[in-house]
Amino acid sequence: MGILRKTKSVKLLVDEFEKHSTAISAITLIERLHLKMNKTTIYRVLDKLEDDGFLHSFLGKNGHKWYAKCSGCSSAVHHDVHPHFQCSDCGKVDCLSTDVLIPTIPNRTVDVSQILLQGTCEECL
Amino acid sequence: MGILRKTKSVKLLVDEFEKHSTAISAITLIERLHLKMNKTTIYRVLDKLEDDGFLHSFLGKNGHKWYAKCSGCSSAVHHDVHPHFQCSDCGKVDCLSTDVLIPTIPNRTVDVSQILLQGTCEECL
DNA sequence: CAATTAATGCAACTAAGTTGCATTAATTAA
DNA sequence: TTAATTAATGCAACTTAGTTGCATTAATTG
Repeated sequence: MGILRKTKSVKLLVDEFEKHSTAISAITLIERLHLKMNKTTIYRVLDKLEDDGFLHSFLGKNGHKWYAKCSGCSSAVHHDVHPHFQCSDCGKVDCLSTDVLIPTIPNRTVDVSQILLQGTCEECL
Repeated sequence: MGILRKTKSVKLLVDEFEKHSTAISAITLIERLHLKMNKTTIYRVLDKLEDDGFLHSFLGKNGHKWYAKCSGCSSAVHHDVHPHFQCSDCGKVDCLSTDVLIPTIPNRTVDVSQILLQGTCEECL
């Protein structure tokens, strides 16, 4: 079940993703918004925004949760099978539109792929 | 700094990786060996075995740490840029020898790539 | 505007992984 | 073989991302 009511918390979180184009970690959102809303609420709203297809989530280099705006996703289908790039220097994460070809693996079906590339971003080079 | 002394703990952990060919999570190793050694020791020995190039580590679907035997790695160079496959059904993880071509990303350098494919393994199909 | 119930805040919890420190045991040199 | 050295271990306490239960608040609906 996704979001049913347009609350202050929902608006605050949606705003964060509207004004930044990069991905944002749950931890960063807690740092930014902890005076305005509880961390439990942050986790719960993020979860619902993902259900709604507004955000997609993935794990960064430490296994921590990151979220980014979806483009072309719905609650039915998540087209979030794109790689993410995390800068080892500044920690920033971007969604990459570049396609990575997943080879077919013998005797196995592949449903999801998590691809995290790490290196140095444009600004840190 | 890697391993200097061949202790009972080192032998127990090396044995686990010698007798299984799949990857093993730190959590699983703690479950299996907690009567024989402390979890702190398990984490520390795994860390050293990785330094030595005997194991490589990566994150599974929940962001938990997994380890697998390296083939052709040394403490100097880790040739562990291969994808891993985790079965969504039984949770088992395998190293894939299949190469995944990482495209060059404009204005960025890529040093490391974490690729985790999820689906159903041969036995669970 | 009142009733309904989704959403929130709070405190307490869970669990993976880490740290500090006293103790133990593998190694080395005598 | 033994004593000295110090790497490795065990233990307890800690850190921190994320979760849960429950009482309270506030968005929506009629």
